[in-house]
Amino acid sequence: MQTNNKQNKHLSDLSFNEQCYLLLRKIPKGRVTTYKAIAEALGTKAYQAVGNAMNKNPNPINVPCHRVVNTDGRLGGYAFGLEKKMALLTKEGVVVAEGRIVDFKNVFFDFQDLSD
DNA sequence: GGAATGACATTTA
DNA sequence: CTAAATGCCATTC
Repeated sequence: MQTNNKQNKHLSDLSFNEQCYLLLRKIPKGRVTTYKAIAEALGTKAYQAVGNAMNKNPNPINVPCHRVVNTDGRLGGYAFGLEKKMALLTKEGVVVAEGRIVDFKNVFFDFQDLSD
């Protein structure tokens, strides 16, 4: 690859992390998804890679990265601070207790729901 | 081109 | 149920 070319943005060829952001934007308020769901939605198993993309968090304002949690229903982590993430989710209407989401399945947003 | 990292997931003890 | 170990994939140094 070129030594230094970070600005190489091919609109027709979105990077893995770019696609993750697109999916996050589809997530409605009060709903949460998992890293696994995103990875699977992209046709891969890069669960950790998805979280990695969030950690870079190039645009936390356009992407609700706080709506992404672990499959266990736990918050996982947050670049701005786990406390902030929990606060945001709570404000969105998601109930969080003991560090995990209550009725996780109820607030879980499945991307497959969009295909229909 | 290769090693190291990470906001994960799954299995086994 | 909790803890540890292993696997997996993409990005970054």
